[in-house]
Amino acid sequence: MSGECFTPSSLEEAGRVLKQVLEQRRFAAILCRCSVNYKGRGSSWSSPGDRLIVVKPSGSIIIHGPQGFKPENWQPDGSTFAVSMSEGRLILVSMRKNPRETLTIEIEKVYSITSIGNPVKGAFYMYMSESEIRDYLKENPQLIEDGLRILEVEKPAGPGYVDLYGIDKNGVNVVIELKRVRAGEDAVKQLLQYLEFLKRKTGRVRGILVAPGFTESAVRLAYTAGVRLVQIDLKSLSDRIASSRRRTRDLTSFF
Amino acid sequence: MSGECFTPSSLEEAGRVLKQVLEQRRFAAILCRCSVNYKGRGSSWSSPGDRLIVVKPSGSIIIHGPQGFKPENWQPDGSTFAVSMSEGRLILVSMRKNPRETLTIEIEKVYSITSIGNPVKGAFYMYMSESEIRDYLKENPQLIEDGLRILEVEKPAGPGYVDLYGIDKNGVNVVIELKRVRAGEDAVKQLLQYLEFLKRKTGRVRGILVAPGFTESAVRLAYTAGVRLVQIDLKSLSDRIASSRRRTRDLTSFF
DNA sequence: GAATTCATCTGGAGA
DNA sequence: TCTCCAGTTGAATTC
Repeated sequence: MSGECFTPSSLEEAGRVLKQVLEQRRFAAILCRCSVNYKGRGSSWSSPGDRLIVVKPSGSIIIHGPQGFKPENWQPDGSTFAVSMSEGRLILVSMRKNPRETLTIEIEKVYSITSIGNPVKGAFYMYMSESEIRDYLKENPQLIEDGLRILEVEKPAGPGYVDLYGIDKNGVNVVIELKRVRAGEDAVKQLLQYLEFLKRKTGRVRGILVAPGFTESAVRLAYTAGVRLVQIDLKSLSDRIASSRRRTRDLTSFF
Repeated sequence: MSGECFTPSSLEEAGRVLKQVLEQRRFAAILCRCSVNYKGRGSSWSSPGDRLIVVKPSGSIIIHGPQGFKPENWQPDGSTFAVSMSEGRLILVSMRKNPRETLTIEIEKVYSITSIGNPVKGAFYMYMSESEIRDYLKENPQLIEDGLRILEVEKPAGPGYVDLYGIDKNGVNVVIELKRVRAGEDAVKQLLQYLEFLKRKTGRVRGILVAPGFTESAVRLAYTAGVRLVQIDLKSLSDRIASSRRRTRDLTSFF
């Protein structure tokens, strides 16, 4: 379906268009002067200003002010809408239960409403997530340490889960904690918790923290606690993963 | 300045308008069919689909697909833009340094471009954050327990910080963990960690978990571990805070 | 600048 | 539903 763009001459007219847009569950953007009131888990209030209201077919609403990456207010997928006029203002209310939250938008002036019906949803892929790195390291443990063998992924360990669990060339159990970003003291503490828990269960265990970088305090704590730090280069790993992905694809297209 | 709404008849025309919008740093929404490529801390790729691109005067860009509250891709305030044509496609590139990240949008078709120049930024206030609740409970400890006195806020305790620290009517030290949302097992575990740490330092310590609700497993763990659970009603607390805020304002306006 | 914690966190996987 | 954890997390506060 094609897109539509509308510049209303009155608030009443804008209200009619807005109602249609919401009923037909169109993907829409409303540029307007409004103030917003939110009450639910928190509460917020904003004074009149120019904002962009995004309404999605899935039932979410997002309100952006002229700056910042984050929206000022929002309501997630599955919210319900109601449009009304009150005291010369166009009122858009969005409600959600569980938790019960209400978003009330008081619109003074609508600059434009643009929308599209039945929007085509494009595919979206994210690469180099922690799980992707983890799965690659599981198949290529020598990148972490020579002679290392991985036995388990996401092994439960008391308070949480161990990213990788294996055994080193000397037969000692190894707990591996993986971070996609520079690791701080907290990552070492987390690893130490797992180690303490597993020590009581399986006896001797070593810890390895794998990350692209480490904070000073992380290095210090790791040293005193006997945790080994292994630095990985994300870029070269990304290249390796990409080429292994290509290889796999070649194989499947071959057979 | 007034808003503008534009339905381009060709990609070239759309490109010219887009360039103007970006140069004039207007607050704009572009409804279009596009695919997006991101490379930086992570990398993502998306196939052609209908998306809404939001551009802000502050230099951020946000790309929304037809569902979900979160944007598919984005770039925060302070990014730079470049518009070009290539192989019959309109290309919008957004760059950011530190970290170096690039967002490339390949536009097939523009449904509409709506924008406003010099948007009015409305004020925004958020109430009832965890810190606001914490500060109110610090001044009104009887809401947690009779005879309780608060001695410290955000007291360091090994792995993290204790929300409130005080002494009960029997002279026993008390650690209070506060959650603004329904508390689960993890909140009790966190409190137990603080308790273990402080027990070694100060001797006898009790724990109180304050939250609007508790999960079944949280209740079970709290019972076996001897942690007291105190339920607070966020709504009544919100009203109390609001009225105390009003009282303070009345005082300042009086003197 | 680095480090730490909160968020109306959201979202997803798993039990 | 609850638990756990990643996130291009962002944003604020503290040091």
